[in-house]
Amino acid sequence: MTRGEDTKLAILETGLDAASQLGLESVTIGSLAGSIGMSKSGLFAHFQSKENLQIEILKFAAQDFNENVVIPALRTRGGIPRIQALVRNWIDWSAGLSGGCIFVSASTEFSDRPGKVRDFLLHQQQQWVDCLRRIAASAVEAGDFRQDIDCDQFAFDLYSLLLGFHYYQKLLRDSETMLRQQAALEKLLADYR
Amino acid sequence: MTRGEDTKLAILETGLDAASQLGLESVTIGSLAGSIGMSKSGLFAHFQSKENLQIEILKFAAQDFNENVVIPALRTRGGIPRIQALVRNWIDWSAGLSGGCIFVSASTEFSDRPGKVRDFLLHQQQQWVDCLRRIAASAVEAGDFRQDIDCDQFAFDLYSLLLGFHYYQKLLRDSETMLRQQAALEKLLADYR
DNA sequence: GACAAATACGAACGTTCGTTCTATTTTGGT
DNA sequence: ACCAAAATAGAACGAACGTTCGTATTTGTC
Repeated sequence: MTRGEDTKLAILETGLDAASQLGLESVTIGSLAGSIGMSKSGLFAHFQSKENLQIEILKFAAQDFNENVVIPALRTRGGIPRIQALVRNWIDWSAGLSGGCIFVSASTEFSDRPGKVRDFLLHQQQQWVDCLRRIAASAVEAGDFRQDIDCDQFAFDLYSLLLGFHYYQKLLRDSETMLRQQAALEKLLADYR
Repeated sequence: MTRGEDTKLAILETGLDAASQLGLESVTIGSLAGSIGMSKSGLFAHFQSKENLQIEILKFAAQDFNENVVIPALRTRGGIPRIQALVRNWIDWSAGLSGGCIFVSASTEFSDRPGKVRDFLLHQQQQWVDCLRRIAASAVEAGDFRQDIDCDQFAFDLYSLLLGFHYYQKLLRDSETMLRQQAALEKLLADYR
């Protein structure tokens, strides 16, 4: 890896964490350069606009998300164990960012701002919901879920639960959030069994 | 009502709707003044800082929320009908804002920014979760829910559902979101019955 | 209708933002 | 060791931000 790629990676890592806390728009090129220890123009040269920086942060996050959340879950046997693995991975991955899952924060921030950032977020989140849908279908195939369930409804139910977890964790900082989520997940799985 | 109070109300109404879409920080004093049809300094004089403007927008929203969501629900008989009224009111109220429920958007934006805005949001959201908890307790009293339920867990479950609705509506703009929410609510109520 | 108070305006301030430009340093291949 | 290329720095820009200030306009009261 060249030196340029090395610094770029450091920028994306630091930028991702900052964006999860304060939002993509609040991650200033100057402040990000400062916390990396380089100049504004030096950082700027790696991207050609702030919009590009935001998109590259999200692409970096999406790749990391797929590698550490989705793919490991798909290696778990289909059915309830895979769902549990996916949820566990999602929570662990979110805990790795100071501000929780970047896609939740960024989507809230950009859903009403037309542009390439929103386009990417929309596409990534549609993929994620589709992932939840397919994971429900695989649970039907595995015999863990009933045959007559609505997989889209399951995706909604499960993502709602994760959003609740994200919200409780981020704003309310409720210490019992993890238990709440576990209890809700077990009820959810029981409903579809 | 004096003329000053009249313009202030118009500012808060317009500002609230804009903030629900773009976030509280992105509602610029200049842009807000422009869409009201007055000068920057004229608008600024009503508040003494941007932080005050943000807080007053949230207080205005909180009052409107209580009047149109919470209080009407409390006038419905305790139990499942009250819960259904609360959910219906919440959705209707959110639909009245271009960007959906301001408290969800603003909380995501400010949960990691210490200051009076976050303090107010935290307090308002704790009250809201408490409202959900008490509404579950009243359902127990009314005999609609089992005696051994965990009211805090119900608050988490129900708010998660609303957050899922908010998210699906805002980013994914899924046309079937309403049906998903209704199905999830019915399952939730059945679980606690 | 006069007059004090409330309300709004316009211009300007200092700061910060993203971005551009030129110069300098550092890197890796020969 | 040399040299083109890659990477970084520093200074500066125009625009937009929140905020201040002095002035003009509008309001309600006597």
